[in-house]
Parts: sequence; C-alpha cells; structure tokens
Amino acid sequence: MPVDLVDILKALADENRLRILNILRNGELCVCDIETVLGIKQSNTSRHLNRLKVSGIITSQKKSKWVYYRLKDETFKDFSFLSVILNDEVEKIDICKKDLELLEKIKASGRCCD
Amino acid sequence: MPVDLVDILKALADENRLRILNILRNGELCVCDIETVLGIKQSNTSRHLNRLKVSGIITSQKKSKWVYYRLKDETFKDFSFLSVILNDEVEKIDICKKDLELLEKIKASGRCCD
DNA sequence: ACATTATATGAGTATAATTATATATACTCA
DNA sequence: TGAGTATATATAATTATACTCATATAATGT
Repeated sequence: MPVDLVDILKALADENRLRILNILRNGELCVCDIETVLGIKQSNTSRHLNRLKVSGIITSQKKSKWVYYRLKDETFKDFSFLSVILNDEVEKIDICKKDLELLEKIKASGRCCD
Repeated sequence: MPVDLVDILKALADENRLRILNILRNGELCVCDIETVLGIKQSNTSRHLNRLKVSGIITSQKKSKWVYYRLKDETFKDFSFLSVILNDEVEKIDICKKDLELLEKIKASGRCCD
C-alpha cells in the first residue's frame, strides 16, 4: 500500500506531531522520552506516534520493555518535501528549539530507557 | 500577522484543496472554473478557496463580476516546501493530471468568465 | 507468581472540519 | 429598474480529530 500524500499532510498538520518529528531528527527515541519533552499525556503521545506511523512517516522497533520510534528513511526519500519542512521550517518554531534543548538535558541526565 | 506553518499544513491536507492549488499553478482562475474542474458545489468551492486564502497560500482579486484566485508568490517564497509539493508530488496524483487536462479543454472551449 | 514499568487501546467527550441547502450580496446588461 | 449570473455566507447535519481517564498488554526484576 503506497503512502498517500494527503494522509502525510494530515499527519503533519498538528503541532504536537511536528514537535515529535523535530526531536526525532537526531535519532530514535522511546515513548517516555517523547512524552516528557512534549509534556503531554502518555496515551496522547502514543496516539500521535501511531498516527505518524500509520501514515508512513515514522517506524517503530521494540527493544525489551521500550518501543523506539524513528523517522522512516524510505518515506523521506520518496517525499523530499518532508526534509525541507523539518530542516527549514520546524527550525524556526520557538517551541521546537526549546524541545531540542530539553531533549539534550534529558539525554545527559539519564533517560527512562537505559 | 505571520503565516503559520501548522495552518498552512492544515490547509494543504485536503484533496480538494490540493487539486485547487494544482490547477492554479499555471495562473489565476475564477471560482466557476475551479468549481467546474473539480466537480464540486459552488459553496464548497468558495469555502475551500477561503481556507487557502486565510492561511495565506492564495490571494484573490475581484474583476467585475468574477473573483480570480491565484497562488500568493510571497508565501511560496517564504515556504519553499510549497513549491516542492506542487511540483514534485501533485504531479504524481492521477486526478490532478486529469484536472489539468480538463482545465485545458475548458480554456479552449470558452470559460464562464470572458 | 507478583509488583513495577512501558506502551497501547477502549470509551466517552469536546471541538473542529466538511458538506449540503438555502439565502444574501454584488455586479452586469437589457 | 429588473432579470440573470457569480460569489459568499448562514445554518444545520455529518463526520473526523484530539484529548482524557481508565484499563489492558507485555516485559522486567524480585
């Protein structure tokens, strides 16, 4: 089943999901890290991740207790505008910059999954 | 008021609106032409156009009886991914190709606004 | 086996988006 | 001025989306 453009755009058209994609740019993260950075409920985080996964933008991999999500290379190759949005636009959004800073702190101070 | 990324993405995340942007690539069109090409209700067409206009993707100009809509250059400069989507992705969508063919026929055979 | 932790999901609710029908406004032409 | 055409908008119905709370599942360590 090929990835659908409208579906991808719908998946992108949400602040929380853009924030998730932003913090996934530097590599995979588990759900609890994402939840902590965004400051939203666990169930809500899980639902957003699923939306991104179903639309083909991210993939997941279970490792023991945790599920790690990361950007799906194949889709980013097929839809080059995805990289343009993440690299050019999301950078400009204040909250996304703050998210990256917070993520670095969390990575430095000890993550839930280790 | 600066144009908002999430708002632009929401405006893009709809098949009818992508079809509208596609047929506007070669220049301005009036509402009745757009309505005819897409085969949707007039009020529906008007609403979609307003949505695209409010989000800053298109602009309109009234000329006598008709209102002509066209892509807003400024926004396409500010958000380069817009051109990437219209040039690379919309091209691949079957119905968008058909829309362009139909538009050419309409332009050749006589439009509502002339 | 039990308690704990990470993640997913069901159910309910609130809000937003899409569409259709009908009507209003604005312009043109006779 | 009146009829016709183009466009916008009010209203209502329907559907989709996002969120929360509670619970289920799955893995871990004791």
